[in-house]
Amino acid sequence: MGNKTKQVIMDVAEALFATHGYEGTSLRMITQQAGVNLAAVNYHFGSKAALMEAIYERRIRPMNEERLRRLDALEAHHGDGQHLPLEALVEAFIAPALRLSREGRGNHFITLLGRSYLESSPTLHAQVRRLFDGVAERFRQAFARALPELPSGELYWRLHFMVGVLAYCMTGTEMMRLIASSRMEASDDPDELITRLVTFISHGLAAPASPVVVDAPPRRAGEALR
Amino acid sequence: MGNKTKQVIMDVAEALFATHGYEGTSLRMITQQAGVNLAAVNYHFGSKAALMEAIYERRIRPMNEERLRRLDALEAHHGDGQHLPLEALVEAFIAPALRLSREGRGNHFITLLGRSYLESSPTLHAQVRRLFDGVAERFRQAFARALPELPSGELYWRLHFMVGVLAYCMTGTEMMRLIASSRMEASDDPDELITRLVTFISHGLAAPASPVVVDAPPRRAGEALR
DNA sequence: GTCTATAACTAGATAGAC
DNA sequence: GTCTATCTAGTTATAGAC
Repeated sequence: MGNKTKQVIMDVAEALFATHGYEGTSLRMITQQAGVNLAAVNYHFGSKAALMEAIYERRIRPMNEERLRRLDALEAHHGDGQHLPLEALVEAFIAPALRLSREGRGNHFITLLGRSYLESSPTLHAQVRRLFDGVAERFRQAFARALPELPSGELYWRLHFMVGVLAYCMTGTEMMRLIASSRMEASDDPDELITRLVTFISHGLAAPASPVVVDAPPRRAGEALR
Repeated sequence: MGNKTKQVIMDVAEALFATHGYEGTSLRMITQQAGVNLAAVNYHFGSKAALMEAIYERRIRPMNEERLRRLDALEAHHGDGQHLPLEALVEAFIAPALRLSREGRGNHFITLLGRSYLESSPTLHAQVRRLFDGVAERFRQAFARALPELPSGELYWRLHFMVGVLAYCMTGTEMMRLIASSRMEASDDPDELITRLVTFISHGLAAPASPVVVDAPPRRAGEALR
């Protein structure tokens, strides 16, 4: 029954690490809530740190595999040296991530992932980064093809901005209630969020590269910005 | 010398909390690095938790005061019932935050703030939220005036997206190196980042409200999205 | 206000019976 | 594989001398 014990330990630890942080979660909390013995974590994973690693790998790898599948499909459908449709590209990048964050068990992990960006542990950081490296480069090249007129320095920053909104939306709940407290339309539909996000990000990515005039006249929504 | 001791404790604790997290930072680490006695934290602040509270208040209040000063100036310069220029409004919201994150001592605090969004402590969360409530409502109304054609439900989401990019850019360094590793143009100029961000966010905010066509033909950067 | 000393407790890890 | 018992080392907080 070793495999099942590993499973339940990872499930419980994922939720606890997300809620209380790595340092704030004790092996005693984990093993108690998982209904296993205190020594089980060290037996199955070797240490508390190795348990953390296993948790990251379990979620991130499938997410990035889906991103690459979608990108492959896009590139197969459009010519090889040709432009790619921007909105579809954005969606290929963000949809697997957002769906992970709304999945049954995955929503705890997203908080954990957001937390990991702020941790200083070099070990953890290196491991998380390694899990993203291949996907990042493939998508960077694809976006460069979708926005051929944009200087690469500008594209670089805007892709960061895209990752930023995405990361924020993935962490979800708590953070998103800060700015406009009571106006939330209770919509748990991930597809609706994806549509809104694709619109926002695509228009941000496709903005002209030149600096913006700060004192512009009022404009209507949908009107192109100069 | 009580005031100076409080000061140095807060400075050191801010950096340590940001780097190692609240639970990951011990009073021993703080007092050792601050060159004060172990008992000093409990004497001056009452507890570890109260020290944390004091650290938040010290940074957030001035930042939001500056946001409101800028908004007041904008509203004074433009008519009361009239539209506000979108880019200037975005800048009024993000510039004080980004400048705080690049200030001498402030850059540690930003990581700490980002971390707090992921913490589950209801006490801390309530306190942080209270510090933002007034600013949030004032800006929400201002953005509604700047984008009068945008349905309020759509505006709500896009303001969240804005906060998301901002929060991400404030946490800075670590997170931003994930997607495009070696292409970073080493630019520590906050004004340049602000300009780029204002462009990205303004175009995202001003996008048409209708859903996006996913399979669109390629476009040039700067061309309006349909 | 600042210090030392210590109380009261919890942490991760492991040895060894079953 | 799973258990109990325990080790070592860390934590917050406080009492009381100066």
